[in-house]
Amino acid sequence: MAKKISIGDIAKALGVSTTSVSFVISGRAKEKGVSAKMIALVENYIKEIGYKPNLLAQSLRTGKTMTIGLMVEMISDYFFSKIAYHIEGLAYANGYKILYCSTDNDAEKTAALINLFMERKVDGFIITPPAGIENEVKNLMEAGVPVVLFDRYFPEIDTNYVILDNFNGTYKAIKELIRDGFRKIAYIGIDSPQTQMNDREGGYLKGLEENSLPALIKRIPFGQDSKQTVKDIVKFMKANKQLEAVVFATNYLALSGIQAFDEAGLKIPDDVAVVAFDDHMMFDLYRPTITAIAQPIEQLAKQAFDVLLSQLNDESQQINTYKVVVPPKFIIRDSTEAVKNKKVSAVSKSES
Amino acid sequence: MAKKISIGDIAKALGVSTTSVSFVISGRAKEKGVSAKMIALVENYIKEIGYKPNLLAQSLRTGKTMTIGLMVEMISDYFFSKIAYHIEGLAYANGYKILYCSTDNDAEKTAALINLFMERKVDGFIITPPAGIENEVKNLMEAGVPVVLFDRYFPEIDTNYVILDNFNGTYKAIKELIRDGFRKIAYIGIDSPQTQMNDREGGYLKGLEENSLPALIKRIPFGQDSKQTVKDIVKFMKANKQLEAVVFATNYLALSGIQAFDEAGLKIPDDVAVVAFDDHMMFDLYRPTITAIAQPIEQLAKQAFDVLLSQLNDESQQINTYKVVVPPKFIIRDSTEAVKNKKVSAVSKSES
DNA sequence: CTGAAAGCGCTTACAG
DNA sequence: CTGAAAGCGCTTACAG
Repeated sequence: MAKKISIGDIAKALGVSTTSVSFVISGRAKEKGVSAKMIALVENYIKEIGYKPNLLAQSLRTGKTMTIGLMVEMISDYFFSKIAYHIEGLAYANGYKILYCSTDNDAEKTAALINLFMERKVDGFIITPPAGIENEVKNLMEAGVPVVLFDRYFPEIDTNYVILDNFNGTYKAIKELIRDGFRKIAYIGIDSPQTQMNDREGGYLKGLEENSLPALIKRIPFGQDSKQTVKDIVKFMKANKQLEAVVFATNYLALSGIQAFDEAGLKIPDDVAVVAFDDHMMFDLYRPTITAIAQPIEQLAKQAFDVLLSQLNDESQQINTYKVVVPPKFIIRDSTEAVKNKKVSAVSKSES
Repeated sequence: MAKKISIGDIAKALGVSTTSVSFVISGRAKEKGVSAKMIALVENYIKEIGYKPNLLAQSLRTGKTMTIGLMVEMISDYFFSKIAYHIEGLAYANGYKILYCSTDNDAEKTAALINLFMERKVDGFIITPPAGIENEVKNLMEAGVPVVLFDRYFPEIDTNYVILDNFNGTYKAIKELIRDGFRKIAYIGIDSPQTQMNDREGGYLKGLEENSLPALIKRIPFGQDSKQTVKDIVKFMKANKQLEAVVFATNYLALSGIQAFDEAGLKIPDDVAVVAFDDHMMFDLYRPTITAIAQPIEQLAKQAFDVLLSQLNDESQQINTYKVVVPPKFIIRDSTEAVKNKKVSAVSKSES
């Protein structure tokens, strides 16, 4: 294994130049006009001794490392670990390796990691950016490094990004709930300035506004311990007994919500209907099953990678930015079903 | 950002040698006897222009990349994504980056990936090996590349490994079940030759044997679609109505089992008690909550990384292998509680 | 069609 | 205490 044979050794052994050897190794021998004899000679020898080029030396020379930096919010997260799995598959299939890290949604940490990855000379980045790294992203772009933002983006910067249509996700969910007869619909979100959270909240608000229904929003601090979140939600529900449905901004929030409802003695969906943003294996297993606004994970991963790849392969210096907004999938399950009739009648009374 | 300043440029600008510059950059200036004046001179200049060494060139020279190859079975898996998160934290804290990939438990794919990572000159490996890559692991070790096997290992090779004490995990769970009065205990496992599966099955068998109780094992093909697994389990339960408890070899198997029991109209734990190997968020949320033999994830990750690090730092050529077996944590929840008395009486009748 | 040589940016004997 | 120079293993003008 790896006897440290270099191109020079091969050239010497064969009595030819390193140039010729290099050309046949890179596969550009023909176009460079290397004779068929020499190609065969070198190819055979290489196969015989099992020569493997030193990628480090190659990279030092060419400036390309065939590595992409994948920065997710947290690799252990349900959504991001699945995204990572699909991006990994695409990357390897295209000859790229992945250097990964979790940002923990921490701007300072992320900035440091971007530098680290740059020092490693990654060829491009896929980043789920925390708030506060606008400048780093700008710098990357100015330096001509391909970057695609993922899951959320910075509206004020003209970047590539691949995101879910978060706004329409909640908006359509709300419309669906209203059609089903729900009127008192709360939204439990995350206290975060990020686009995906804003958009989800925005869709909720618009859906209610259009129907002249009152909105009620509870925001949970980002990164809060789930036990505390459960407590917060219990309190919130007790203070708002009129609620008929709750839309959660994330799957883990919904998971806490389910626990909270259990503790508060609220039955789903009889006492309160539930919709979660972002699907989760759990939602299919829990009884009742939980309705979700799902992110098409494979599609999102593929789009993100494809955009990055197109930039990686773009020889022209002109930088076109791609903005991809993928539609969500509304998966209706039991947590919003059933008691429609009861709700409708009860509501229409109090509403009229 | 990155104006391509080299050590040579600095040396020229300052009118000193590259040697001196290199020594102060590497922090070994003092021990090399560089004068304090020159150190200050160089350090200030470096800070001023924001020089960053080219890691690629460094690596080419030194042969070290400060990168470790992390090969998990599947990054999207609950257990492995959490392991990856912790290993990532430890790696970055120690100046290492992570190149990762999923093996999909495919020997051929894994062998190819090991080569890829070797070409990338990773400094060491953490691998959850699929069956069939014994030779690749052996080669790595012979080439002096630090490797630690994780989650499972090859008993016939003298390697570093960090695993859970799988045998005692099921063994003690069985003893606990028996103490609680359960007698007819089945095991639903994976049809796999891997050590972790063998050991789990072995612990189950020993636990029953010691108490002269009959064993009943059902093996599910590895990688089988979960819908099919649910079907298989339903069938198995219908064919074995006498069963009082089932131990599942993995968390995803237990998840399928829960669905199967639901479909088969079996109530947990009244009709059948459930123990899952490997904890899952789900087990705390599902009602009833599910008893689990938990892997201390953070501890496992830390052990694996520490063993690798010790090998990475080991200057001496002598290769000592570390074998770490971490004890599991038995988390008793509702799926094995409650009906003890009923069971005990019913059982003792039929048993005697 | 083929080869000698410079250079990517480092590190480190070796000489002074 | 400091510097000139070789070399890690490649790629690629440039000359013949």
